[in-house]
Amino acid sequence: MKSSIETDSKGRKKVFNACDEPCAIEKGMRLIGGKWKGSIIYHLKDEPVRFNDLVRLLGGATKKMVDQRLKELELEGMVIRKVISDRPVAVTYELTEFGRSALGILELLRVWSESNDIKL
Amino acid sequence: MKSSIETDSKGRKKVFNACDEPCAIEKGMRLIGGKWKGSIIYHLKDEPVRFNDLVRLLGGATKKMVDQRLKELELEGMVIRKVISDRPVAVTYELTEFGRSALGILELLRVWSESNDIKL
DNA sequence: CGGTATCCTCTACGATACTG
DNA sequence: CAGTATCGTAGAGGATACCG
Repeated sequence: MKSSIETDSKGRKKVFNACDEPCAIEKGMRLIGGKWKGSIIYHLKDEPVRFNDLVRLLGGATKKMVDQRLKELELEGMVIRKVISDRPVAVTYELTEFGRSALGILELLRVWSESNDIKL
Repeated sequence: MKSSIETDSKGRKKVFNACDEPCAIEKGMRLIGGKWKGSIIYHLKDEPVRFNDLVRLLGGATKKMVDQRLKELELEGMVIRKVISDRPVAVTYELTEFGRSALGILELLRVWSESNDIKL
C-alpha cells in the first residue's frame, strides 16, 4: 500500500493512502457519482441531446450544474460536445464509447434502486 | 412529472422535481455513493469486520467518517452492527441481504474503473 | 440557445483530542 | 477497542441575473 503526505498552506498535513481494490471503487464513484452525473450519462444513452433539453430532462438541476458536470464528463472522455449550428446556436452532447461503457453499471443501479423503496 | 416547492427559513425557494427514471439513479447514488460508502460495503462482502479493522482497511478514512457512514448504512438497512463482547469491547459490522444485493453493482464498478486508467 | 458571472450558504470532510 | 466531542475549512451546490 503506497501512501503520500501533503502539507497545505497552513502547515496542516493530509495523508493520501493508495489502497487498491476499494480505491478503484472510490475512483469509479468520482467518475459516475456526484450529483446529476449518472443521470446525465443515462439520459444520453439513446441519442445526442441538446443542452437545454438536458437541463429540462433532469428537472431540478440548474444550467450551471449541468454545464459543470458536462465539462467534467468531457474531460474524462465520456461525453462529446458537438456544435450543430450557429445562428441559432445549437449544441448537442453525446456519449463516447467510454461513456457508453458505463451504462451497464447505471442500468444495474437504476433497477436495483427501483426494486426496493428506501425512503431517502 | 411531479414537483414540489419548499421555502426555507430565509424565504428562499427550492424546487424539487420528481422525475422518475434518472431519479432512481440519484436515489441509488445516495445509498451507495458518497465518500467511502461503496468501499465499506465492498470490504464487508466476505465476512463481518471489526470497526477499527475497517478504519485501517479503508486507509485514509478517519474513525469519524467510518462511524458516520456505518450509521447511515445501518439506517438504510444495508449493514448490521453486532456487539461480540464487552471487556474488551468488540463490535463487528456485516452486510444484510439488502446490503449484499448491492455488491453486484460495486463489483461491476470496480472492474470498470480498473479496466481503464483515468488519472483522477 | 447555450452558456457565464456573482454571490451566498450549508454541510461534508477532516484533524485532533478525549472517553468509557 | 469503539467510538464521541470540537472545531475548522474548502468547495459543492444553488438562486439569480446577465451576455453573445
